[in-house]
This record gives sequence, C-alpha cells and structure tokens, in this order.
Amino acid sequence: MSITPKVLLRSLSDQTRLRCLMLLIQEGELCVCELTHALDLIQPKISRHLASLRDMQIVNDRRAGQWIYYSINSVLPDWANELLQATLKGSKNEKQFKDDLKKLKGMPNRPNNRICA
Amino acid sequence: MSITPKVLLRSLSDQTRLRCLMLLIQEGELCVCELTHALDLIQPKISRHLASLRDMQIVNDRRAGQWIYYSINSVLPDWANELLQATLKGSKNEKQFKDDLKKLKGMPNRPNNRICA
DNA sequence: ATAATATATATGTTTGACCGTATATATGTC
DNA sequence: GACATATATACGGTCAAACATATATATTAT
Repeated sequence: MSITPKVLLRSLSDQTRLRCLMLLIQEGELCVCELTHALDLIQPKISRHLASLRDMQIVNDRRAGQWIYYSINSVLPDWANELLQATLKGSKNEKQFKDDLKKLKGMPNRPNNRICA
Repeated sequence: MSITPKVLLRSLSDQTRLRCLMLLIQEGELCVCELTHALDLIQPKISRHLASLRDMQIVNDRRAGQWIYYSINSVLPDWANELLQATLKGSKNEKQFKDDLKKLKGMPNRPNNRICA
C-alpha cells in the first residue's frame, strides 16, 4: 500500500519533521548529526522523528559506518512529491528554513556522505 | 501577512478539516449543513473546524439568509494552491473522499447556493 | 579491551488539541 | 409575538503525541 494524504499531512504537521524534510528535499541525504546541528535540537528528538518518518515510508535510511543517512523515499507517488515541492516553495521564504540551511552549510566536520568517495 | 506552510499543514493534519477542504476545492462553495451532511458529523464539530480555517484565512465565509457559505480563500499564495491541488489529487483515490462526495451529491433539500439565482 | 562517537529506544510526564453536550445567536416563518 | 432552522460558541473532559532524561546499541579507534 502507498502513502495516503492523511499520513503524509500528519507527518508534515510537526515542525521538527517538517524542517527535517525540507532540508532532506533540498540536500538529498543527511545524517542524524547534520540534522541535529542544523535544527539545533537534541539528538533523541531528531532520531525519534526520523524513525517516525521511516515507519511511514516517507524517508529511507542507510548506514555508512557509524552514521545513518536519511533521504526522501524515491518512490513516493506523484501527488506526494508535488505536495512536498509546494511545501518547499512555501518554506523558502521562511526565516526558519533559511536559518536551518545556513546552519547546515556552516557545520564544522560534516561527515562526507558521498556514496562514491 | 500571508499564510505559512506551518499553519496550512497544521490545518490539513486534522481529518475533519481535510475532508471539508477537499470538498470545498472540488465544489467551490458549501454551507455548514451541506458539509455536516456529507461528512456525517455533528454540526458543532463542523462549525468549530470551519471557524478555525477561517481564522487561519484558509477559507472565507459569506452569509446568505440563514445559511453561511464557506469557500477556499481565493487569494492564497501559489504554493498553497499547489499544495491543496496535490492533496486533492492524492485524495481522489481515497474511499473516504469518494464517499463524502457521493453523500453530498445525494443530499436532499440542498440549499441553493448560486449567487445569481 | 577500553574509550569515544553516533544513533536508537525506553520511560514517565505534560500539554494542547479535539471531543460531545449544552446553550447562545441569527434569520425566517407564521 | 412564538416557533423552527441554521450556525456559533462556551465548557469541561479525554487522549494522543510530543517532550526531556536516561540508557542501550553499534561502530570505530587506540
């Protein structure tokens, strides 16, 4: 079964999950420590919300050494991708989003997440 | 100030508000009793959620005699309209949405909501 | 094996949002 | 005026979900 509007919208209704997803859409793949740094929240909180997004099949995870990388599920239905893109479009004006992105870019010692190093 | 993703997504996270909005997008303008009938919920519940959507400037209301008609705010930003359209696209497969629409169409004594009668 | 780092999860608590019931308000009809 | 219909709101209760803290697990390095 594929995701429903009910499930996706419920997930997007929490600010922490929304902020994570916006960064993931924009950046492609991020690990927990990058998201923790960018959002300036405690690690268990980020992990908990990412686990929830994984359970809803909105994101996928991949282990690489001690890091676990999350990314948007690549096989979401069209309407879901369109919904996420519309949300990103709306978020780009938001101070919160800009700040998160800036914080991410400025993170020291970012782990290298390139699959082909 | 215009609506934010945070506010719109929070509004869409409740099933009652989501169902109302999907019918409003599809049908243009509906009164409280039509929505109450279509969703098969009690009137105060519908009114409460519509008031919330009005407060968030997602819908407008208009009185016509004893009826109050609600419709999607016509000056939402592009991203918000795109988000709603994507949601509608995803909802059209859903049994819940189909049932709501069928119930609305089959409602006896629907008030006539045409502005120019 | 010990220590350090990254991530996940368990636990108990709190809070905000939704709920149903009751009631108030507004309009129309007789 | 009295009554019916449509809608809004106030009130108190309930519950899901989010929270912080503490701890467990996994990986890497020394």
